[in-house]
Amino acid sequence: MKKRIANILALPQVGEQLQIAGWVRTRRDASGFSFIEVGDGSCLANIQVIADQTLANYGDEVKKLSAGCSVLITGILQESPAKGQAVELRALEVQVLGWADPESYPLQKKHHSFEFLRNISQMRPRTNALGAVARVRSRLSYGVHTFFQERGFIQVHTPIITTSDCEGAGEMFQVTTPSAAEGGGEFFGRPAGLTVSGQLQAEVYAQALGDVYTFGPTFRAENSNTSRHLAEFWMVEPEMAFCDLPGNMEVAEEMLKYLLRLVLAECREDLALFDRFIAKGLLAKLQQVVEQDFAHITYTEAVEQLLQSNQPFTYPVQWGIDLQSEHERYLTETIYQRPLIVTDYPAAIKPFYMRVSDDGRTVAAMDILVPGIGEIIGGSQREERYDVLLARMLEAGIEPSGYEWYLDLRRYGSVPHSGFGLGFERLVQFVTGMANIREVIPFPRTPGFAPC
RNA sequence: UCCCCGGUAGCUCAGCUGGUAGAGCAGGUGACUGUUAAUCACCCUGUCGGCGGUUCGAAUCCGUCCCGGGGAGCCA
Repeated sequence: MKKRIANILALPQVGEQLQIAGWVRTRRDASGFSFIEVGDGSCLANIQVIADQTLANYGDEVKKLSAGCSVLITGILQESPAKGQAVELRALEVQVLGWADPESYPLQKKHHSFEFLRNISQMRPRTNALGAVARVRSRLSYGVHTFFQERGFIQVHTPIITTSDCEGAGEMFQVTTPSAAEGGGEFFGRPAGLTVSGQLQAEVYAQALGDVYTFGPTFRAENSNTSRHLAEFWMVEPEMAFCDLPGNMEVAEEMLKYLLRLVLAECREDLALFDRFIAKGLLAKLQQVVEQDFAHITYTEAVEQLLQSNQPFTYPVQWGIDLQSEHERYLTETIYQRPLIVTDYPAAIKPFYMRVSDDGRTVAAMDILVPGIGEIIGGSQREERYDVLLARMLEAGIEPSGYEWYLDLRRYGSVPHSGFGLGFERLVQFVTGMANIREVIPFPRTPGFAPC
């Protein structure tokens, strides 16, 4: 019976005959037999196969196996007499499915830089670290769905192509066809682009179904070259009707803790790899985040604390400025040393859809900052009052005619509602400790880089 | 996009103030071995990122472009 290595190692049954299919990591020869380490991606660990000279193809094939070859092996699971593994597979048959020329196969049994691996994105998931990232990412993605589904949220597939810009979310990629552009027209009859956020459309469904979420790809045509930005990334955006800012923050904190608890319980082996080689102390840090309450301060308090700190910031602090990276880092990494929720930002620096507070100068916004990453979540209570929303749009120089559909939500049965956006890759970065965001998405797209 | 740093063998890097290149690993061959980043011996490997300039002579100095890294801006 063909089995995944993860399943074999989770519940080893010595004496069982079984079949594995995977890729050779390395081969070591002893007298009369060879050790073949095979991995199949189901887990970090490989299984050690003992292939001896009684195999029909031992001399012709087995002794020529090298890293990257694909094999189908039938054998009997036995206790391993040596240290390093509890069980091993004594091969009865080794079938080579695909060879990998050792002269040109790019992966070696040694450390490779992530920069190098990025240039062979077709091979890099075969490495320990990138394979582990893929498994953790998958588990987190599934966890996002279970978190919301368990709470009765409805998933909404918001459009990838849109004609509405979500203000403050950055530049849009344009979408048209060569023939439409040639004729001076637009395929959709008006300028269209790839979505920068599903929020506005999610609001539509929230005001029909209550609690909804969207989780999909998002695109930003910014010329950003940093370890925290991608031109194509995935975003989790819940939108909740009859929900105010405190309720919004509660869901956000609960969601982050749920997801961390999930991977701490189910991705232990992979996280241990990151803890050991990528970010020392990672497991302790994640555990701490799960156990502590997030710190809460208002923007105004944050400004006061930054002013009192007497730190020589490059950007001087003053009420009304947007908090810079150095400020956010100082708050979450030095003062609080844990996740921090900053609320009630000045209205002037936030988008039109955020709800204006009674003081008239702040909005019901919240950002969650985490050590090492900075902003991981941004959200707000949305402006539900038609007049206020319209005034804010005009103030921001937005032509309301393109947003009649959005204004309709405030004309007909408008309700208080809130939501937030979580940068999924930043979550994966936080959980894995990977320094560069390009390593936590299978095929990163950045300015000048999209090889396949 | 801005600032700083870098680009040398398949990979990771060394190469001082200019004198036309090295190490480890990988790969090949052989030996040895219940091995596990195996060990030992021998062998192979280069448009020194591209273009232009200075110089008798450039991996090394200058200019420029491309690419990467760190930081910043924009944001998630």
